[in-house]
Amino acid sequence: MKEQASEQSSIVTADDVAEAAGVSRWTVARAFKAGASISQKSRDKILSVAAELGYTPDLLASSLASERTNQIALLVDDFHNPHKLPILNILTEKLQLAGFTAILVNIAAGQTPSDGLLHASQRRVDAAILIGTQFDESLMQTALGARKLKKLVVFARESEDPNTLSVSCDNETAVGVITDYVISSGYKRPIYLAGPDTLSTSLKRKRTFVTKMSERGYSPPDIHSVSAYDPQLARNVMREILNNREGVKRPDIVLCENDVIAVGAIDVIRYEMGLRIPEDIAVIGFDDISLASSPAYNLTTYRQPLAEMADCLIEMLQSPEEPRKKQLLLGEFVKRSSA
Amino acid sequence: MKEQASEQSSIVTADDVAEAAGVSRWTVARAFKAGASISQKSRDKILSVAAELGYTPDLLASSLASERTNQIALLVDDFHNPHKLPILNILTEKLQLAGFTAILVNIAAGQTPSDGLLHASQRRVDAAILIGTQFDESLMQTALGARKLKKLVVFARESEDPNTLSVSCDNETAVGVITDYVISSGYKRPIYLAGPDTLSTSLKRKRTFVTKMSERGYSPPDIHSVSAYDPQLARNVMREILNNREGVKRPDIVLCENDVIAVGAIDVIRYEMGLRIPEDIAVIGFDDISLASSPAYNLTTYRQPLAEMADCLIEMLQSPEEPRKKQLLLGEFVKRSSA
DNA sequence: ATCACTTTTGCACGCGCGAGCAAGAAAAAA
DNA sequence: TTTTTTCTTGCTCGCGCGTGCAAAAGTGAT
Repeated sequence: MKEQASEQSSIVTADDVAEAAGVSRWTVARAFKAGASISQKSRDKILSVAAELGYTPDLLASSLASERTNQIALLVDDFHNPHKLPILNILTEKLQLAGFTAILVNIAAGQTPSDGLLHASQRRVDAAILIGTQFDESLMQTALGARKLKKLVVFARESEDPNTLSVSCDNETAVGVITDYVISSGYKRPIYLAGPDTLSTSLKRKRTFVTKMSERGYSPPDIHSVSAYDPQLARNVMREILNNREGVKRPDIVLCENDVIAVGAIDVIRYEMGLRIPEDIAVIGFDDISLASSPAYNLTTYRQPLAEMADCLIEMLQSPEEPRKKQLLLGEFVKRSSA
Repeated sequence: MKEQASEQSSIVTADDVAEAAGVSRWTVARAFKAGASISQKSRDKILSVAAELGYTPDLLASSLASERTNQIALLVDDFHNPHKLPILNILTEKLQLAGFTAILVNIAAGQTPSDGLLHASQRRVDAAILIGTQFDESLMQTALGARKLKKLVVFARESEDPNTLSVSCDNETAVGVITDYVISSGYKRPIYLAGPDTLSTSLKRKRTFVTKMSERGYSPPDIHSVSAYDPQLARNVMREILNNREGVKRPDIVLCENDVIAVGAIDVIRYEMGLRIPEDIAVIGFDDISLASSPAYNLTTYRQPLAEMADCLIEMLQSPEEPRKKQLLLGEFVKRSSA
């Protein structure tokens, strides 16, 4: 009378299945591994026995035993920008479909990015994805220096560092399209509302805009910085700008580094100043957050190709060796009524 | 001449540190474990050697060897509601501070919640947190039935299941406060815009509202359902409502199950119909998403005590045994100009 | 039935660390 | 100094599975 381990939900291991199916543990493993060398008969048998016993491969043990963990860390430092949500959505979805587990690491105030990277490496992630805004280049240097991380990818932001992988929207082309639109629509007094200027993406867009404008013979537009991607702060800056200039000295269009800033700008222009958009002042954003399509804002903006960017990222993760360092994908100009 | 393993960034294990420090591997482990039985001298020595070698405990191996993994799965099924972002922010922050790793599992269309639970259990998470909207009770039943999960907690939603842990806002009290406000402000023709009615939270708020109204001698208010928490869908429903009733038959206040729906309602009332808020129709939401405080909406709403809820959750996770099944925390009515 | 080859299966070893106990060292008491 | 008591340290097993190779079984032709 053998002890049947009763029905207590003790953990079912591959050994249990092996014994029940009359094969070895390794054959059980093969049954669960696509493309493994195993006969159809054994596989069917094993899978049915496994189902009966409620066996499921233990990913933790598997990770320890093998070189890959199939875990990817997503490092996020700004949970205020609503655009992070669709990014997290698409990334987790695609990662899961590709067989990865996403670890979400909060590296906002209180926890430094290095803490996050450390945390990730302690979990032996296959890669860390920086979905961020406030990282500076030096961080990535140290991250790569003390690298326990096999891969580090910057997502939705261009990296200047030649040793860093990145997937982002082609900001140069994007800003080019926007600039063309501004000029061809006859706007004469554009200003640019930038984000924190430690950021490469910020610099990139800003610089590109200035360059493109002067290439077309315009004088360099005024640039104002908002110290964080926060509508409240954007409002303060916008208010300041409008209070200091009246009538024809007022800008006729405000280019914003992203939609969050644009929303703040609109709030001031329309709701505080009572000006009309786009007749008095037009506004253009970047990202196409869901709010941009709401009738309250109707924001003209530029949409990043998130799905394609995610696909591209997955490919980078799966390719065995170092792929192209920097991937740029084309987005889409979204014309609404704010400009 | 011993092979020094060179400087190649090979993995540094506790054994390496042990050898370098002249102690055993287990003493090294103790040096990293708070409250372990180890002399101060050894600990100092070991920590300094470890720092020198760049040793860090491997959480993966640790998880395998011990009963706990310190990993928590966050199951999210709706990445459209912006309210998810502050929730993820506070949860990841507090989890990390408590020594947990957060795994983000996307269980939106394409992947069922069961897939997510399976995935989580294969990673041996200590607990799974449902941060969701669309779960039905049967899911939790099966989840707990085939439980490989030690704990399952529903966050920001009340569970009717007596076997399920939950942490949420006290909806009954909240709706009571809102109802009091509606009545004392003299509104006479309220309607209720509900979310998908498979949801217990939805049912709870709706039912409470109806009950409270009739307790105070009002006839039961009309109830309309939006099939998802999507401003677009909310707009359709709201438009329908207003098109069918004019003048005094029009509601004078719209209670919305959450801010996302409220925003859709406002879009129609103000921007499509050109009515004034709150003079013609008032609106009240729930959640206090960041958009609610923007001048474009200025939404009167009810804020859930997210920080307290997160603290409560952490406590549940850390307490060794089954704590109180259902934790309800009081939120705060936020009066703005929409009602 | 035998040989040559292909497919399928089994196995030794290790991944890095933890629980719990027993041996050793140090401190306190006799 | 000897005996207790307390503090530190070391160690045996095992967590559940992967890698790479060797043994076994199956196939087809001679």
